Amino acid sequence: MGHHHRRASLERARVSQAERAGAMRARLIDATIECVAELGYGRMSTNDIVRSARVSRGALAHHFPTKADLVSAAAQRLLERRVEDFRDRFTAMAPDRRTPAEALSVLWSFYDDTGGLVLLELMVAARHNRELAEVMAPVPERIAEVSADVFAEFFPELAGRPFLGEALRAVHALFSGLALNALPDGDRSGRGAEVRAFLKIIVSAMPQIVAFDPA
Amino acid sequence: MGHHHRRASLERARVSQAERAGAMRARLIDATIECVAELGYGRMSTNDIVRSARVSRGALAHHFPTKADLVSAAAQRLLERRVEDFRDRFTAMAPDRRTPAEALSVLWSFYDDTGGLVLLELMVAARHNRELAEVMAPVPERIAEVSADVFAEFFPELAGRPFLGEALRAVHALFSGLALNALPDGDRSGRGAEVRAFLKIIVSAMPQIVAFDPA
DNA sequence: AATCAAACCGGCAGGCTTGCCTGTTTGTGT
DNA sequence: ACACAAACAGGCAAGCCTGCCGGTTTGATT
Repeated sequence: MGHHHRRASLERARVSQAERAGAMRARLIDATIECVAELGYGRMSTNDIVRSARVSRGALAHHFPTKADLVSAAAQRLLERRVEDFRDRFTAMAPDRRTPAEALSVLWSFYDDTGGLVLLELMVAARHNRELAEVMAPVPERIAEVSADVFAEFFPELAGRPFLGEALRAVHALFSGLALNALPDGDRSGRGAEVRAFLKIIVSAMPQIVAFDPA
Repeated sequence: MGHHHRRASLERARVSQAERAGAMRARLIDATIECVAELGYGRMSTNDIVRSARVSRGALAHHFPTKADLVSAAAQRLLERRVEDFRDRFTAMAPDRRTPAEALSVLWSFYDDTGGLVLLELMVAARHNRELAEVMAPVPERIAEVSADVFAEFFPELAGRPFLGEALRAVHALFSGLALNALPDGDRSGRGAEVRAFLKIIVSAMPQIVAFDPA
């Protein structure tokens, strides 16, 4: 046989420590997000996470000494991923469908999906988790910011308007609330149609809003 | 001494069973709401509740066999109380301050306070608690309904408008979302002022909204 | 007065959770 | 080749939570 510290006949690729650690952290973080989505923050245990990630308990402890560390990291990661997807899905829109109404519709799809759900749970959970709170506190601001950027880029006629940012902060709040309202009944009562109706109204009132003069 | 089954010299008033049971249930429910507010739904245990209510564990088990029963009852009670307070605080407004803007401001105060917080937690918790979900599902509808009634009563010029209900459903969602956003940082960043700014915008856009024509 | 049922008490058992701890493998520097 | 540190495995202990149970008090019934 070859020398012991190097390849045997059927060896697995030699992986650097940084890679191993990174992959492990990623698996744990992804599993955490998945567990929050499926079980909810409150019912999710570290056992559920290691089971879902198919990882040992020790690995978890090694990379994330405490549960709060893990959840905070997961929240951070989710937010980043979300911001990326955000821009991607906007820029992926067919040019001829790039109306404000369509843009808002795309924006809404981010509140309707699993990630939005997880974000909701984490916002509430943050109230009793200082570490998590520090991650979640800037979220509304950040999202409004990013969407305002994208809107300004796609609809130059809105670019300069001072109240665009405020309007999109309001839209974020509105969508969060709508998602929240849909939680108990899992959107059985055709909330989608209602939201689309709201979108029309918002769009129709948008000129009024971005032109708003506080004086 | 008098007969054993009736008054001694320093007796406590004889209380009917229905009264006792009712009082006990009320204490437990109130303690539950308080605990959700202080500890959050996830961290609240039945032990916390009986401690807060200064009641024995057995009493809890007797009146609410399972934790879900108790929480559902608490949610129900909170909603009822909230609807009452709602109408009260509206009708208590000085007649000369009865503007839509002020009305919305009063409405907002219900999302800003402890009860609103608890409702938020329960909405999220309802996702994994069928019993609670059945209580929480109608909440948004109910609140929008009540506020629409009050608005129609106070501002007759809005009464007939078909989109008043929709608008107030949207307002409910918006306020819920704003309250949610304030959770992580406990409203350190002067969210109150922001909300007041939003209110002005909403009011200015309101005519546009209630007059909205989907055609 | 005697009987019954509801209200209430306090503790126990089983299960689960988290953080830690010891041991083993794998990569890295010399 | 060797020594060292990081990565990983799996189990253990202390603590808590929930639901239940037998026993006691108190109101209702006849």
